[in-house]
Amino acid sequence: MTQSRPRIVPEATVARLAVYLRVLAGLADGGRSHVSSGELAAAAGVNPAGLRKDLSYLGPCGVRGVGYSVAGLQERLSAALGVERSRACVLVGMGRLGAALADYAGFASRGFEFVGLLDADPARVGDRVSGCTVRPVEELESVVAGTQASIGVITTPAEVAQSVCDRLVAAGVRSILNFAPVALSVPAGVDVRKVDLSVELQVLAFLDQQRDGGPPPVVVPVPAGAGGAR
Amino acid sequence: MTQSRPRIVPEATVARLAVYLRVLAGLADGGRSHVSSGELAAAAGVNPAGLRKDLSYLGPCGVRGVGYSVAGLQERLSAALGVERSRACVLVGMGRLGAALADYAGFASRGFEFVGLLDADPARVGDRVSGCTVRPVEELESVVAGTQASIGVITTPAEVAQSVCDRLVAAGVRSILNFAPVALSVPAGVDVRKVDLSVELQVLAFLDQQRDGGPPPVVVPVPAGAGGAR
DNA sequence: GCGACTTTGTACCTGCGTTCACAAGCGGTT
DNA sequence: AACCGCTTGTGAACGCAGGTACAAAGTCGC
Ligand SMILES: NC(=O)c1ccc[n+]([C@@H]2O[C@H](COP(=O)([O-])OP(=O)(O)OC[C@H]3O[C@@H](n4cnc5c(N)ncnc54)[C@H](O)[C@@H]3O)[C@@H](O)[C@H]2O)c1
Ligand SMILES: NC(=O)c1ccc[n+]([C@@H]2O[C@H](COP(=O)([O-])OP(=O)(O)OC[C@H]3O[C@@H](n4cnc5c(N)ncnc54)[C@H](O)[C@@H]3O)[C@@H](O)[C@H]2O)c1
Repeated sequence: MTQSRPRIVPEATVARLAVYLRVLAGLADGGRSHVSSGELAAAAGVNPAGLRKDLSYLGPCGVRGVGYSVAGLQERLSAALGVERSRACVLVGMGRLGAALADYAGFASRGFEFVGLLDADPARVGDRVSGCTVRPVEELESVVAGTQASIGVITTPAEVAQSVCDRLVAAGVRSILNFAPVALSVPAGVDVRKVDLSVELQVLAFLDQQRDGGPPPVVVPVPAGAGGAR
Repeated sequence: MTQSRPRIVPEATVARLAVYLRVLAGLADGGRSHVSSGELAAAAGVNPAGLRKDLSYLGPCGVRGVGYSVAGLQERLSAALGVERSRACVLVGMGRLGAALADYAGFASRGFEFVGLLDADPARVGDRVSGCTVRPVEELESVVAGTQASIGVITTPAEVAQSVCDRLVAAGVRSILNFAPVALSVPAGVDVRKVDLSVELQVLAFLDQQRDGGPPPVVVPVPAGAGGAR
């Protein structure tokens, strides 16, 4: 047995690793060969020490006094995130949001390929989106089986999201990205991530309202450094 | 001095409050007058005790032995989240994603109204999307000023996101929802929330890969209750 | 070849979020 | 009118994530 997985990586760290990987791609395009944690952290909008701690979960991958090798870090992060081999994805619900996602070049360039697009509306079936033909939702099981898709994306109306999810899971999909505003129930061993855009707006509205009512007429309650990014 | 703000609400709680509010809307449509924390928590996909703690930040708003009044909670949550008065939003970058967002009925029904749609592409200018005309990005400042928009949504390519952000902030927008894959720098007092869909997929890919490499040939390492939602 | 500087990697600490568990309060019932 | 069961609200403990500070280590300059 290899000792390759002595440390477990927190999920919050995994999300940031993906951000670092994207920033590294930009640096590589710019011809850079090395980066310091400070520079990388600034570009990613995080604390330098936190970035180093994130990277340390993968074992030592930098050189003290010099920084990190851009190419080396890219390879290390790609391996850790499982982006080495590209992942097959199926998308159910080719509405406005689903069409935007399926047609987005940023996914393919990061190793995510949509191998199945499904919709219940006969008017949508047959459309070609970025090299893939929309197929009737009845073929969900056969498409998943035939493509060995590992990720399912749900962009259907909320009412049918659970049933679509159940069918995806039954067909063998163990990772689901859900855009419908419902909490999906899945058996153990299946991972669901939910993107809820209404919630994002409402959090902003809350912060806005709190900001107006919050700070009394004191000067400015912000001691931290200028121009922070988030 | 009023004692109306003795408690501060954690941001993670605020996000869940928005979910509760949506679930309540569904219950109200179903004619329900009261709910227990257990039922609400199941529908929202969270822990019942956590839900009660979340609600307790707003002060006591339930009746012991009975549960929560659906209508009462809706009102309480709407007030806390600042959804009483509808919020004016401007969206910059009417591409595929921007068009899907601007045309989404779920925002308007929750009090978020797009009062300004902006794009740099002359071919897009003049399009009408859900009752609003796309205008050239040069008019950004006048649109923000004229509509008193409080929330800015950025769906432009990553390269121009920072400059668009700067113009929004300069025009008076203090809440920004960013879909471009870059970390935005903003002055203190401005809130930014970032939605990064590539990261969501990469986290799923990581979990998938970890799942395959993680559990050795033991039976099933999952003792917890069945059918958890997330 | 040696010293000093730079940058990583990590140990410690602080604060937040989540969960468990229990006491307080209200309605319904007899 | 008093009891009983149900549900809320909250106190305390736990675990985790983030930030600070420092020591190890390697390189560059002399
Ligand atoms: N568009 C947005 O900006 C936005 C924002 C937040 C959330 N959402 C959520 O994303 C989901 C999709 O939104 P949208 O705007 O694209 O809606 P949409 O109506 O444009 O698209 C939904 C698509 O799902 C298809 N569909 C319906 N039932 C189906 C089934 N059983 N199997 C397969 N396909 C089915 C429809 O034919 C349609 O093409 C909704 O749940 C919505 O709440 C969308
Ligand atoms: N579509 C997706 O599924 C998806 C997923 C993840 C992230 N994103 C991100 O969202 C953003 C938009 O994605 P998209 O697929 O809609 O791209 P798109 O190219 O379809 O749309 C971009 C729009 O922005 C406009 N634009 C360009 N420069 C502008 C400027 N300076 N001012 C105003 N408008 C300008 C363009 O004219 C175009 O209409 C990108 O940053 C992308 O990385 C999109």
